[in-house]
Parts: sequence; structure tokens; C-alpha cells
Amino acid sequence: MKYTKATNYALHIMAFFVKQDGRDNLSLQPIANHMNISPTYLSKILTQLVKADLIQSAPGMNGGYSLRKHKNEVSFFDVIQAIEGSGALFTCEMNDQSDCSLERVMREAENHMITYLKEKKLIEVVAKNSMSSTCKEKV
Amino acid sequence: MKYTKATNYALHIMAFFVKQDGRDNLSLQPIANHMNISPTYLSKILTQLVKADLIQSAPGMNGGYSLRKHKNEVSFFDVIQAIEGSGALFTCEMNDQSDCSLERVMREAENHMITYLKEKKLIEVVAKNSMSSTCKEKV
DNA sequence: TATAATACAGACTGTAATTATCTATAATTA
DNA sequence: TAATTATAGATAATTACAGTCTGTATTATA
Ligand code: SF4
Ligand code: SF4
Repeated sequence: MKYTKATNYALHIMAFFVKQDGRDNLSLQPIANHMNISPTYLSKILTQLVKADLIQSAPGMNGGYSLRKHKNEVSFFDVIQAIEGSGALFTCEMNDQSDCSLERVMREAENHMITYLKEKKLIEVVAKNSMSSTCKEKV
Repeated sequence: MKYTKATNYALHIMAFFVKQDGRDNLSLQPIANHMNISPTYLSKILTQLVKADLIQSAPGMNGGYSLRKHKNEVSFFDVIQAIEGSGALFTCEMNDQSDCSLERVMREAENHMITYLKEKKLIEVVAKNSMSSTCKEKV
């Protein structure tokens, strides 16, 4: 079990948007170049972020993407859920819908992680240039 | 991102061992029958649990598997880590080894989940017959 | 209105992980 | 020795992930 690369990309993209704030519309190509990732693939990720209402998109000339939520309010959880979906990490198929304490423990464990991810906002990590300084990505 | 089915199986198996305590050696076939799962596949999971020192195995007649840790001390985390391994849920390949606060947040989030899973012992869910009562598995 | 710039959707492909089976081998007991 | 058990390795089936290609829809502007 591991977070998908798409989630990694999405976190970087959103961190980038938060840093830019509303300065201007960013279109696909520049972002793809900056992140060294195929435009069409990136597009899919961005569309997921749009559907989750984290960013908005506009077609046509001068179109592109821009932040939708207030830059102070985008949490790690928002981004992760937009990509990974909202299903529980542990589910039981042999299940009978009724309440099971094995599942309950696993759900509760996940909730501890989620609570923390909801508290943590992206702005906290972009603010003080706290991403790895030698990293080429620089978010 | 989801926990593997193997982890689900392992939790059920270990819960079963905890319930049985040290009553006797369980061999592959009975467990496989009870769980409706292919013996060879189950064997692989059991071997992982052996390698993690949660149970022990003995070949030959009257051989089989039995609990190794004290029944009160087997945590959810023990079992999960035995199957899923100990790698972090979020890792960055474009990484440069140096410290990155994006990764740090994700690691910290995971730790919140892990802490809870370490606290929770399997015995807590098998004790009071708290698994889903209508479930055929009954752990 | 035509054209260029943009986002979006769907089909498709390749790769890797997961789940599972089959077969053969090793260890132990009686 | 024979029966019983676990373990290891090869392989196959299935599914999820990562990525590409092609075409379509929307908007601005010349
Ligand atoms: S005991 Fe719970 S987790 Fe296990 S099979 Fe039944 S419902 Fe699923
Ligand atoms: S090391 Fe760089 S690429 Fe990796 S998560 Fe941190 S900022 Fe992103």
C-alpha cells in the first residue's frame, strides 16, 4: 500500500498554486514543463482537482487554471482525497454490512491520520521555503 | 491506495490465533478450510507472519503454527507491518535525500495512524465477541 | 466569422503489483 | 521408511497505475 504518484504530483501542483495565489491563470503547458510531466497526463490530475473544487478552469484564450479555495484553507487532506477518492483504506469484501470491530479499529486508525491531514494546510509548507532546498522541484 | 487483501487475511488469522491462545498447533489445511482460501496462498501469508516472529512453525507430524508473542501483546500494527512492510506510505522519487517538509507532513500523518495501531491489540476485538456477529468468518 | 488557444473526455497501451495456483523440496515424527 | 507437515520457486491471472494519443468543446480575439 502506497500513495500514488498522482497524489505526489497533485500536492506539488497545489503547493505551486498556493504559492502563486491568484496572481494569474496558469495554463497546462507551463505547468507541465515546470514539472517535467506529460501534458495530457497532468491534465487528468488537474481535472480531478477541478472536480474537487480546489481549482477552477477556463477554456479558450487566456484560459487556464487558478486557485478556487482561499490559499490559507487548502489542506493536505483536500488534495489527497481529490486524487485518492474517499473510500476507506481497509474494507472487507466478505462483509455483511453489519458493524465489525475489526473494521472499526482500522477506520478509527485512518481517521487519526485524516484528522492530522485536515489540520495541515499547504500554505504551512510553502510559506517559509521549507521544502527541501536542494530539490530541483522546489515545489 | 488500499490495504491489500493479504493484510485482511493476516488480521483474521492472527485474531484466530489470539483467540485460540496456545491451545494447540494449527496446521495449514484446517485454517485454509476455515477461511475458504487456497492453502498454498495462505502458506505464504503465514510464512510472512513467521518471519515477523508473530507465530512459529514446525514441520512434520504434529507440526503446524502457533502463537509466538503473548496473546495480549499482538497489535494491529504488528500484523499490518508483517504484511505491508515498513516503507513509508508517501515517498518522493524525485527526491534528493535531504529533508523536505512535504514528506515530513506525510510521514507525521502516517505516524498518527501507526501510533493508534500500535496501541490497539487484537485481543481487544476478539475478547468480547465484538466482530460482526452475523459474519460467516467470525474471525 | 475564422482562427488560435485552451481544457476535457475516451480509448488505448504498457508496466507493475496483487492474488492465486501448481509443483517440487525439506524437515519432522512415528 | 512412510506419512505429515511447512517452505520455496515458477508461473499465471487479474487488477491497478501511469502514461499516451486522438478527437471534441469552449472561449477570446483578430
Ligand atoms: S469479521 Fe469483520 S472484517 Fe472479518 S470478514 Fe467478518 S465483517 Fe469482514
Ligand atoms: S523532495 Fe522535492 S520533489 Fe520530493 S516531495 Fe520534497 S519538494 Fe517535492
